[in-house]
Amino acid sequence: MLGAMGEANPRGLRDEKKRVTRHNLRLAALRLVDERGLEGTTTEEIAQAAGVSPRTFFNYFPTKESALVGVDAELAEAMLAAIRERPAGEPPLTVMREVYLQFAEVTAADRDLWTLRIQVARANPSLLSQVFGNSTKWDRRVAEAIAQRTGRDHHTDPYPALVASVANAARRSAVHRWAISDSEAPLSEAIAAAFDLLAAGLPEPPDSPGTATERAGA
Amino acid sequence: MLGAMGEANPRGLRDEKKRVTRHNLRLAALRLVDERGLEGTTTEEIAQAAGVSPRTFFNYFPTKESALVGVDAELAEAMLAAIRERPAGEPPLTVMREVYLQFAEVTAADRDLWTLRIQVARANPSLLSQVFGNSTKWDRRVAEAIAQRTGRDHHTDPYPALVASVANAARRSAVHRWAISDSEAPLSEAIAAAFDLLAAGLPEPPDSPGTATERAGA
DNA sequence: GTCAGAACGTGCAGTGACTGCAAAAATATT
DNA sequence: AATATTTTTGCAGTCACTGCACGTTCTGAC
Repeated sequence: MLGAMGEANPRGLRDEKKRVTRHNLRLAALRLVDERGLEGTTTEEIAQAAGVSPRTFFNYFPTKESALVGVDAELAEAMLAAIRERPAGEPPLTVMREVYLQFAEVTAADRDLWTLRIQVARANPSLLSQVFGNSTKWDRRVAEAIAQRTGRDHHTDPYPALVASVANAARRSAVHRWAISDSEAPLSEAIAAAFDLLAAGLPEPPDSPGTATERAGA
Repeated sequence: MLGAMGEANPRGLRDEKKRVTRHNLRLAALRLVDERGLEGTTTEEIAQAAGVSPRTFFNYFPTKESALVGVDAELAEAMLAAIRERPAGEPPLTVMREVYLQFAEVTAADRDLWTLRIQVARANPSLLSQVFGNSTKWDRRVAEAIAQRTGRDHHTDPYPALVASVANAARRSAVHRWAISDSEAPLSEAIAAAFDLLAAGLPEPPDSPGTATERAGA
């Protein structure tokens, strides 16, 4: 029944089954919503497609949407650790740039799942809001990490929160662009371009540098 | 019954009543949620506190949350118009800075409402996510306005979306800081400081300039 | 291998957000 | 005043989501 199961078995059969069930629910949710839309899919159908009872769905995900666009807690912690481990004295904006560039490849790794996610998210805009809405907590945690790095007090000093929210906005913008783009340009390129503009004070660039379109003249 | 009604009566009694009802629902929702929390307050209670039927609540707001943190459509349109009406050739970041400064005083006008909103949003983090999620649409509209101004195509050019999301993030950060601050410093000051840093490429400032704390030494 | 204990899955009943529909009430128009 | 239009309201219904109790499945010790 659990045929194509990975060889890794970290903490017994029980955890492995949970992992499989979680994955089945995610996949079933994405596929069904991709076909029938968000409103046209009930949690009951998702549960049935994944081979579990309706009640069990909510043992794995708090909301229907979280099965579709839920974030990976481990990844978030890894990013925060990366922020803290950057060389002392490095400018905060550079820190964010480098960390996001570093993790861009991780994000691009399982592009299949991401592609399906993006596809579903594009068809159901409320999901995109959901994704970005969750970023408030993220902004805050990043602000704390930056404050810690720079020896500032994020309760009284507006700078860490500003850098965090602006850097995250820049990254979101780049990821969004990359996700809806047809071109095969790597995510890291879009992120680098965004942070370059940020560091320069957002001057108006000559032309769209992130797309495949090249200027005919110059 | 409609005692303290403003003197403006743009389109008859009907519209005025709707305005009052909408405001009553907003206020009732904020107060009740402030007391009992988001989960501890039902739409039925909100409707009752505002003096309308439960069904009517949903004639005014699509969700319970939107009554708490929903954006004012008129204000949004006014801001977008202001963006378009800035002098041609003005750098986009400057445009955003000036428009947000211009509207800072409007925002600060009903500080009571905003303070209550922030308070409620802080106590119920899921609302913050909601706010952030809704700002996706706003980011997009600003991006379109900037693209229009600069003669760029916001479908292929990442620049307008970047400026929009980053500028909006900076404003949100400033408003948030201002809202939770005890000091009487004007909102416009916080916004101006944030945009100054943005235009300079987010260099690390000497010390917290937005707070009342002054350095003892230098 | 067996047995206790914990963790997990499942059914049941319930709350509450939200919707469509049609009748009643309020308001605008002539 | 009579009529047309808009708004409010009640009603019935769907569905996301929750607590609880019970059965099932795994784990660890003997």
